[in-house]
Amino acid sequence: MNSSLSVYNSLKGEKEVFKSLVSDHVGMYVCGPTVYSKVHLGNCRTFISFDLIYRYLNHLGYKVRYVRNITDAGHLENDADEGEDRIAKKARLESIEPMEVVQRYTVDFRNIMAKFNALPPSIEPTATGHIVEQIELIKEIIAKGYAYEINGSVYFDVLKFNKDIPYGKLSGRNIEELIHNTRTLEGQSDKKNPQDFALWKKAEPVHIMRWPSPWSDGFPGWHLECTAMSRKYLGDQFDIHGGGMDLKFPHHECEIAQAESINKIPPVKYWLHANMLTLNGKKMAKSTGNNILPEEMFSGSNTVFKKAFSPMVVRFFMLQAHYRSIVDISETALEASEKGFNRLLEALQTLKNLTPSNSTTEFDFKSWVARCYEAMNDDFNSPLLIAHLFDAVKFINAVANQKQAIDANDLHDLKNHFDAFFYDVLGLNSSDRETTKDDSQLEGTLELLLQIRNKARASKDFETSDLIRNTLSNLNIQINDAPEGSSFKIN
RNA sequence: GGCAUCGUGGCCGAGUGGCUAGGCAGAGCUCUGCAAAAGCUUGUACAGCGGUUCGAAUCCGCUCGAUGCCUCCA
Repeated sequence: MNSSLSVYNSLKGEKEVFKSLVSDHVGMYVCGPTVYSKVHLGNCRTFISFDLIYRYLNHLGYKVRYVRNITDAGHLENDADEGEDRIAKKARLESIEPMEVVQRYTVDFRNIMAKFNALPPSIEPTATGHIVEQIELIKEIIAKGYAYEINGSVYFDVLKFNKDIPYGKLSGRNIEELIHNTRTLEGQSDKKNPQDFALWKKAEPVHIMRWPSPWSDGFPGWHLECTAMSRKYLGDQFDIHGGGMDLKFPHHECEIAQAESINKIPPVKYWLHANMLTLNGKKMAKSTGNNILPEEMFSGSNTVFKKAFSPMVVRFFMLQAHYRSIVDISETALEASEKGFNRLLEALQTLKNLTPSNSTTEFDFKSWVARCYEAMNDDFNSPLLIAHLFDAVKFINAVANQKQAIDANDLHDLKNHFDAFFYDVLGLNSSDRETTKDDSQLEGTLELLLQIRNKARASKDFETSDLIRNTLSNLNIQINDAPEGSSFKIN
């Protein structure tokens, strides 16, 4: 593992050399979705970012245990610890079982992530599957004196915890500030302080999602599941914890408090946060209509963009920005990425058919590979890696045009590295194209049209040849006349 | 109001003290019956003001602006 990987640790606010707790192994936990509705594009960006990270760690040779949870209970719709459970609300609105809601949107989530070519995590645990572990965790926290029970609910005592261990390390907040800035809300009278958060909530009679516990029939607090499941599968201390930037506070802060209240040691070595996606310069939100679902992008049936964009183009677009910067999605930006991505795909094809020479000219292959790794080792700088891939594209095209040459060894290496970066690390593929190439009837018909057109061209009947070309062009089938013959491309 | 991140050429987007980012668009060229496609060539930017420095897009301060969080959210 000859890597000098550095990662930006949100906990310290700077890049650090990555060194796993157990050599050659990495434990990584990422907060997954709450499956109460279809996953939106912003969610996807976070998971694509961590897919890149997962893929690169794998590529470096680490044995990675990647845990990403499914939140299927305990996530309330508003206010700190009040309001209806999101899943239960959806179930009520649609008159179905809560677990039907969970099933429906878990399947949707997995389908969409598969379309984005995101690898499934090693373990995908659910909150409802770990009620026992969560109850045990609460007992431990109570035993340590950092939680209290009132009326069947259990709350984490933030002020008491803060006296022993500072609270707010990750988000850069201090407790006084929080006290001043926290609004007093109706219905929070059970808590000693508004900053306290629920570990267990007693279920109201109407609440259908409920489990027995020593305190009441109820349900676990939202922050608890991640601590319970990360501990169970990754241990008291693990390497990487990821999630969206918006989870930094309060969710991740609460996770730290829960874990430290028991162990007194930081549960996570490196906190990584993926930044937000904005749409046409504004935050994505259902309430304002500034929102788009992945499937609407793929099909083109949406009011935001005029055309459809394939999952791979969207993925490529996202990877062209660093995971820690805000990326704004717009039609012009997507179109630019689409063209760039196609150029990469063309070059991949060209590379396959390249013939080696006796020597390599003007391309320092070794330094190119080194630069690619340098980019990824610098906090997963995928945009820079992509820029380097385009450098290679230029060289590949020059070889194809016989302006440069490459020897057999270098060609072999170039192919291997290009493929590794493109397919394995960036997680891209050319599936968009291959799907259109299965229709042999269409292909045969088009071949015939090409033959007729070439005949017309040979006899200088350009009226006929242009008629064929223009008609096909209107059908989004493009004819390319090259010196070695004509061909078509279905767009 | 508080905290955080950021403000790069027509657009997107890397780059943290001196050295080419890259992609898209535009322009020119090659190829072509003409096109398209493809390929090649081409850009000199860093919000504003002040400071540190031999030297700043890069460090510091202020101003303006954006986005996120502070209340559920990836």
